[in-house]
Amino acid sequence: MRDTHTVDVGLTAVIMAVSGGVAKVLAVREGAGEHALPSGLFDPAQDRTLNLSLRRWIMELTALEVGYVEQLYTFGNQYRDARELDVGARFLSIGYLGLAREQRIGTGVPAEWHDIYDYLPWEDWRGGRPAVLDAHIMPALAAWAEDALDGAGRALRRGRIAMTFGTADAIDHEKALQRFELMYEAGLLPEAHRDYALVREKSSSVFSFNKNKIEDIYKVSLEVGGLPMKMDHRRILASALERVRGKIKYRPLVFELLPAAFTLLQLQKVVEALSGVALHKQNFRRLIQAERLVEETGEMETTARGRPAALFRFRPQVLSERPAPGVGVPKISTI
Amino acid sequence: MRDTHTVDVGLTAVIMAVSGGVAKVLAVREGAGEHALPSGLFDPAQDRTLNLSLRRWIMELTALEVGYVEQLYTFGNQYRDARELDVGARFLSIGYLGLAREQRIGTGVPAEWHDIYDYLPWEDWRGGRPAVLDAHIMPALAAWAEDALDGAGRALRRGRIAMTFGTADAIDHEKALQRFELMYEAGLLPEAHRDYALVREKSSSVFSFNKNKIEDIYKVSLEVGGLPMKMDHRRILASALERVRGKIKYRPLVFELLPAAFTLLQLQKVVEALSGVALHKQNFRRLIQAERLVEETGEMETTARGRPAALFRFRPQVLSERPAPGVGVPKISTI
DNA sequence: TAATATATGCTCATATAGAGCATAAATAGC
DNA sequence: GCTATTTATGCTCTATATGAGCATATATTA
Repeated sequence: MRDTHTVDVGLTAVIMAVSGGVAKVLAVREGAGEHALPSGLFDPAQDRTLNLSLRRWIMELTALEVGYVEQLYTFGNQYRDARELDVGARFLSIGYLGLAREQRIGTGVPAEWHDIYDYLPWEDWRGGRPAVLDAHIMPALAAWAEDALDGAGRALRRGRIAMTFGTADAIDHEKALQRFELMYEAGLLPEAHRDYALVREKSSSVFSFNKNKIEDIYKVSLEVGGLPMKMDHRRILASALERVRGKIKYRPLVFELLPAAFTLLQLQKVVEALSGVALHKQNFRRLIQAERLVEETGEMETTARGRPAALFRFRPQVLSERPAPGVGVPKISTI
Repeated sequence: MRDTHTVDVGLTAVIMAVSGGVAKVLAVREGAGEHALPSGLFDPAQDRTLNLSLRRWIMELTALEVGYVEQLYTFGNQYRDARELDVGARFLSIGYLGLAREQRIGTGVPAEWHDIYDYLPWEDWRGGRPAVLDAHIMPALAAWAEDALDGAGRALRRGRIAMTFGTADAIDHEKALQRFELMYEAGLLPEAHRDYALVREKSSSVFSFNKNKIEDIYKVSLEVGGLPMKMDHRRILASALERVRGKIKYRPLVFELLPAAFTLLQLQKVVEALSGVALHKQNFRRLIQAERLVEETGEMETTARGRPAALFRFRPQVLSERPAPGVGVPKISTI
C-alpha cells in the first residue's frame, strides 16, 4: 500500500506579532480544549519548495501577510501523536518561524492572537523573576534531580538544571527550548503526562521522572500554568522563541514587527517582549543609535503622554555596512 | 501507487574531525568524480527517531564513533536532483552535523577524511585573505551586481555582497551558508551550472546570473576551485560550517574534537581550523583560562619542540556554572 | 499650577578585547 | 657547551563596550 520509507511531512508555523508590548502567536482552537499552531501538509505535487508551501496555506488559512519566514527544526519523535503507535505510518513535522506586523484577523478565520507567555509563563522576566519558578518549577526540578539513580546521575541533573534555568547570578534567557525539554522530561508539562500515558508499557527513555510520584508531578504540571497545547506544539513554540531571542542580537528582525515609523520606546518594547527581559532605556537608545540601525524621519509622535518622541525608521543600508547588525540584548541578565 | 503527500526522507551527515590543525569532513567517492557526504534513507519502520537513524547507518557505513550530533536544516529544493523532474516523487534531505575525534577509517570502508577547505576554499582566512576572493570571486560578484535589471536591483545585490563577503574593514566569518547561496545564485559554483542545465527551459528564479555570459561565468566557477560535490552537499557542508562557527562561541563543542588531555595550542588550532581565522595566542589563553573552561592535568607535553606545554582537560562543571561557555572567537575580524 | 509621564543628554565605573613586550624552558645545530 | 630557534607563559597598555544612574526637557493630566 505504501513504501516503507515514505513519510508524511507537516509544516507547523509559529507566526509571531507584537502589539502594545505583548508578544503574540497565532493559535487555532481545536477539540479537547487544546490550543494548536496553524499547520498543514506539505504537498510535493503542488509546491516547489517548503517555504512556498508554508506561505501558500498560511495565506489560505488566515489571509495574513507574513513577511519574514525561517525554518526552525524538523521533529520526528515517535510519540508525537497517538495514532502513530498503531499504524506503521510516520509523520515528520517541520517547524517554521514567521514574523508579521499586527493585523486584524478576518471574521470566520479560526485563528486568534495569543500572548506567547500564556503558553510559556516561566519565560517572561520583564517584571522580575517569574513567581512560578520558585513556587513550583525549581522545587520540582530539585526533587527530580534527587530522584536520579546514583550520585553521578544527580550531579548530571543538577548541572542540566543550572545550565538551562540559570545559576545563582545568571541565566541565559535564550535557552527556551532547553528549558522546555527539561520540563517535559521531568514531567512538569501537561503534555508529558498525556504522551506518557500512551507509551506507559513501552519503555520510553524520554520521561525520566519518578513514576511512583506521578500524581504529585502531574499536579505540579497543572500549577505551572501554561495553556494546554496540541501534540508537540509547545516544543515548536519554545524553539521559535529561542530562535528569535538569539537572532535579534545579530539580525535586524525586529523591524519586521514594527510599522515603518516608530519611536525608540516602541522598538525597545518589541525587543523586551521577545527577549522577555526589561532593558535600561538610556543604554538601549545609545546602543541602537551607535549601531546606526535607525534614522530619524523628522516627524514626532503626537498621540502619547509625556514629552513627544521622535519617530525613526529602519536604515536598511546598515545591512551592507556591518556584518551583524542586531539590537543588542544583554546576553546574560541577573536574576 | 503512492500517496500524493508522502515523501522520501534522506539524512545527510557532515561528520567533522580536526587533526594536525586541519579541519576534515568525511566524504565518500561516488560516480562522476563527485565527492559526496555520507547519507542514508530514514526508515520509519526501523528507527524511533531521526537522530537514532543517523547514528545507526553512520555506524553501519563507517564503524566510526560520532560523539556530538546536531540537526542542521531540512532541504526541499525541487531542483535538488535530476530524477525529481521526471517523476512526481519528492525527496527531502535533512542535514546533520556530527563531531568525531580523529579516527583511522577501516579498510574497505568507502569513505575518507578530506580538508573542509578543499570544498570551500574561500572560507579559510588563517593565512590572510584567501587569494581566490580577489582573483575570481569578488570581480565575478561585482559583474553579477552590475547585471541586475535596474538601479534598485544593483543596490540590492551590492548590499547582499557586502553583507555576506564583508565590507572594507570587516567580514562575518560565520556566514558560510549565505556566501554559498550567493555564489550558487550567481553561478560561481560548478553545481549551479549542473543544476541550471536541468531546468533551463523551466523558468527558475534560483539562478540570477546573466545567461548571455554563461560560458564566462562557468569558467569562473572552475577557477574558484572547490572540489566537485554531489547534489546539494556543498550547501549542507556550508551550513554545517556556519553552525559550528557560530556555536563554538557559546557552547564547548571543540572538546568533542580533542583528546581528553591537550595543550592550549592544540585547542587554539582546533578553534582556528573551524573558524577559519588566526587568533592571538596570548589573548586566546587569557580568554580560555578566564572562562575556566579547562583545568591543568598536572602533566606536561613531552613530544614537541620548544618549551613543553602544560596539558589541560575540559572542566565539565563549567556547564553548570555559566550559561554560555564557549571559546570566544572574535565576532568580527579585520580583512 | 503642580504632579506625572516620557524623552533625551551626559557621566562614571567597570569589564572586555586587541595588540604587543618580556621572559622562560625546551630542542637543534654546531 | 654555546647559540639559534621554537614554543610557552606572564604581564601591561589602550580602546571600546557595558551597566547604572543623574539631570534636564517637554508634553499631558489633575
